[in-house]
Amino acid sequence: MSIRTRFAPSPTGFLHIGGARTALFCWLYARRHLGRFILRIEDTDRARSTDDAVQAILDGMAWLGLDHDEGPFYQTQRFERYAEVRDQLLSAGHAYRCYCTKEALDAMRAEQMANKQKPRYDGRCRKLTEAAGGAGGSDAPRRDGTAPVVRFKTPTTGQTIVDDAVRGRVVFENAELDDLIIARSDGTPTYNFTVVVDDHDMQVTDVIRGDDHLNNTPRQINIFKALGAEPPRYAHLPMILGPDGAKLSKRHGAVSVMEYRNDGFLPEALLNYLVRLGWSHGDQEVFSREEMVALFDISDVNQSASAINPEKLLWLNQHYIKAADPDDLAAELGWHFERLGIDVADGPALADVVRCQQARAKTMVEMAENSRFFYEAFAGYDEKAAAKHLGADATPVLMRLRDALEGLATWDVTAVHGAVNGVAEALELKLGKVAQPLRVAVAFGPVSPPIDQTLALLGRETTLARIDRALEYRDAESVAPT
RNA sequence: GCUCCCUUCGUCUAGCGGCCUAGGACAUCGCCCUCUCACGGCGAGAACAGGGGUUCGAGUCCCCUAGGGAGCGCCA
Repeated sequence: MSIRTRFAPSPTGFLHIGGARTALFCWLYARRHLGRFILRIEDTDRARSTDDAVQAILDGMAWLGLDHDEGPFYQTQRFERYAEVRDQLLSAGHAYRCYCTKEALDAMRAEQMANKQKPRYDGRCRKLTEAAGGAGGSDAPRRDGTAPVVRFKTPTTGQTIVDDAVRGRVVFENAELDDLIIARSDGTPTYNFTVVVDDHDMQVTDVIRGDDHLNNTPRQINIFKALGAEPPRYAHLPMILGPDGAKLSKRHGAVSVMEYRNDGFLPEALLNYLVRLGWSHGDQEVFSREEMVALFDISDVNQSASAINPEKLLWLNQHYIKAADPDDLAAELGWHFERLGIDVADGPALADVVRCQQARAKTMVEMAENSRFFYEAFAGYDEKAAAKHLGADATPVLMRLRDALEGLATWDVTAVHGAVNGVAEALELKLGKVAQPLRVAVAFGPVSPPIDQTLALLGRETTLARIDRALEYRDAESVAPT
């Protein structure tokens, strides 16, 4: 049978980084084995599920390029099917109705806790129905007037074995498990039940999910068995922690995938970072999408939780920025400029800006911020830079530069380079003494791409205007008493 | 409390009994390159949680301890 995996998020928030990693591994495994990748939305908790969250999950996966072959399937649209299987279990004697009230259950749990026991359902209604002939009880209302819930009859003896693809063999004593609720008193199905029905109906061969589900697995396997079905293979992935080793949360900064785009990350960088969290292929650090697919092996997934390392993500992002096609990056840079409210219509071509900034930005946000001087004049100079480079001795340098640049026959990198170096030689100054004042004059701060490239992109008109402006600033400064 | 899982540099990890004087990457710190900022190049420091076994030999296998995590819902 060909491989079928699924990613089954519940739409209660955004697609967060841990979910994205799970989705990636499921996707990788399916692609690697030429199988199918199914997307299933687990929205049975209607109070907490939202359409916005569904959209956020779809957007996040699309941005990362994790395309699904089937779905999205919505559990809320399958209630009839769950009811059907529930009844099947009921009539086969694998499930029974439970008339215990919430209060009674709470009291039972409290008592068990007080006795230092594991809180679990003691099966009192199971004994009831078994004594009555095992019919599973009727739908008669309970003492509190509500309908009964339906519980699954978990085997009371023996063991359930999970042969996990990453954890190895994990053995659970059935006696440790209790009779879980598969249908609530309002008739809606619960998680452990819907998962089994869906994984079965959708013919999922490999369940790859977070290891917070490892403890649920024996319950699910038992339901599979009661249904007379073969359980899928399981692979439980280690958790992803925040940089400080604590559980990942909002206070760790970006947790939602789309926030990473806003912060200037490239999807290939995030994907590459994520694939190396809990998985490795020898010493290799950089993987293209194709390489990941070709090399991914579930048995290379490791078993311990890993902490997110923002610096390494940044490094990968810079790596992918450096390696990217300038024309592709131009579009992304344009998107970020738009977010910053900067109009790029009158400035240099975005792809040209990308070419000279690629090696000097760790994120696209940083690139946009360091490039805004190409498109808009700032209100003032960087204070420290102006004090250092636009002092009294800058005036003759700037005037000389202005003349040389104005007289240039052509305006390109080579010509500008010659002019600037010519001024430095004529004044017997080191290049830095000439380039820095010029840089502050045109870029308003101490940092820019190489000065010749910067001027070439800026154009003669803007360059000369900004030099004039710096000269005026100098005049004003020299009048003002210090 | 009970059940289950985990434990190699600060972090991500390689290691599947001898190749380990424990390798790589990020970060950090030096040096070089240099018109700024970067890129790049070279180099340095930095780890097998602890204790018992098994074995000629253990980071690698077993047990215990400690520490961390997850689950124990009419949440998923």
